[in-house]
Amino acid sequence: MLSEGHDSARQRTHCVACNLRRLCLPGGLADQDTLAFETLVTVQRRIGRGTALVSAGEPFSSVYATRLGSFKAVLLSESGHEQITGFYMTGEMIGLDGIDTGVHQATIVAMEESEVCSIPFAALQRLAAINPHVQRQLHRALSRELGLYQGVMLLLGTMTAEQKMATFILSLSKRFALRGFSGAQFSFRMSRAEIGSFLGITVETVSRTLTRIQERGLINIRARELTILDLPNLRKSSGR
Amino acid sequence: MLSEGHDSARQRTHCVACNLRRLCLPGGLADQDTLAFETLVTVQRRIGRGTALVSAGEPFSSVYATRLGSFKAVLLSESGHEQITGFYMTGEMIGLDGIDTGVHQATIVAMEESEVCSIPFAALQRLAAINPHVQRQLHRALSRELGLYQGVMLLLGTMTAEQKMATFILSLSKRFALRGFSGAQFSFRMSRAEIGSFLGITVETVSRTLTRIQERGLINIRARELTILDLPNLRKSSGR
DNA sequence: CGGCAGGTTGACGACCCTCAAATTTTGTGG
DNA sequence: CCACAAAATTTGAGGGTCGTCAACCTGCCG
Repeated sequence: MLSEGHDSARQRTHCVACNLRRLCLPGGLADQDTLAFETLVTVQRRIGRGTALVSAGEPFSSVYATRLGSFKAVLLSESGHEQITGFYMTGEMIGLDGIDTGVHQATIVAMEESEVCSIPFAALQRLAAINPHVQRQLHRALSRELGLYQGVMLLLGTMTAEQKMATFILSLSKRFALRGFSGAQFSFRMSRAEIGSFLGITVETVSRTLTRIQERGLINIRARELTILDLPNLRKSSGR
Repeated sequence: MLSEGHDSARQRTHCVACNLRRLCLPGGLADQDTLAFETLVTVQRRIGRGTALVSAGEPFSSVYATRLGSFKAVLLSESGHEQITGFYMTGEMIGLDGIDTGVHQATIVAMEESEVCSIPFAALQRLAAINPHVQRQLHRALSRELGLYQGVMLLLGTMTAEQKMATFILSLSKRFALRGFSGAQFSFRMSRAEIGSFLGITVETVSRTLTRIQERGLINIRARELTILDLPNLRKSSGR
């Protein structure tokens, strides 16, 4: 009996010990509640770069927590134009939009080698019914997504390309910092085209805007490595 | 004992008998569940035209169902620019965005003499915990709002002014039809400026776009009275 | 080393914003 | 019910931002 937990074939989730816990659905829960929650998460899935975790139109049955890597949510308009509605980093919840219709609205694609915890929604609802703290966390997660979307609407509806870009960089910075990485220097995963799709501008405008912000000395960017050089003025550029 | 229910001073809500029921939170619930839900709704508020139902920054305690009239949700960016994130017609739920932070994110203003049913959120959560059908409806309402916002993101991010306008008209049409009004001819409540704010374009562009669509014979519009003349081509103009 | 996706840069034009003024509609008090 | 003021809407002219098209550059991988 020398097992030290290296049994990777049947690796079970242990939310209590997970370093993403405070960012994830069990965030803020007492250990006792977290242990109850943990029983829901029986499946972890690895998703290869460029592979879909869920596809638009698929029946909805689970929500997912990003455990490793990152994802993008893509919406396809009826005219064939596609728009990225969000990027998801570790600890962030995915797939909440399928609850209403029972069908996933967006296609969710891994932007790198990634891993998620599957949380069967029916079971989550049952647990939420008997555990008010879990219920509260679920409602907060849903509401948080609403708040995020509102922010994006503000961005898409009222900002210039440069304000959008600055806002996007600051958002990335904040999220990296929340995860214990540097908020001043990080390497992001999305292509220029993906950034453009998310911000509602073209690739060319993304490129030009980044160049302009760099020439003004606010950032340094090379490929997908970004350093923030002048945070105060970057904030100003974002429109505040 | 001649009472026929005209006791307007203490008019209690009766969701079971409400003609908006199928559009509202208790939509799809059995009579028994609806009666349970009904006990939550003890307060109805009248909101005068231009008056705020809730203001951004206020503590969150209730969600609201539009019983009469219509509302707009306004978000103020840090630069002072404001954007309307949604319009709400009868039966639609308001205020869900405050759950996460406990503070309302948007200011919600009545666009005409309106009335809402207040639903204390803590009580709603308690009922949802013991009644799976109510729980399901709550989750669906939250998720539906997510889906709506995704649609708006698609609109703001990828469409031209004319596509936005056509999409907006079709959305209004559908919602009026759902409420038993004509989808082909209706009078909307929002100003050109409000439409523009929602669609991410200026008042002038709204006006010009409407004129252009009218000149092409797709609609007839006078003040805030709109008639759809050529639905198929209006659909095409919306980008599908 | 060659091919290819991803990224940058340039020229040009369209769409939409800004500013300005005319016109219509709405609201209010007499 | 009318008159007037205020607000909302329309229309016009001009300019700027960003999209389109095209060429070129860079890094990566077989």
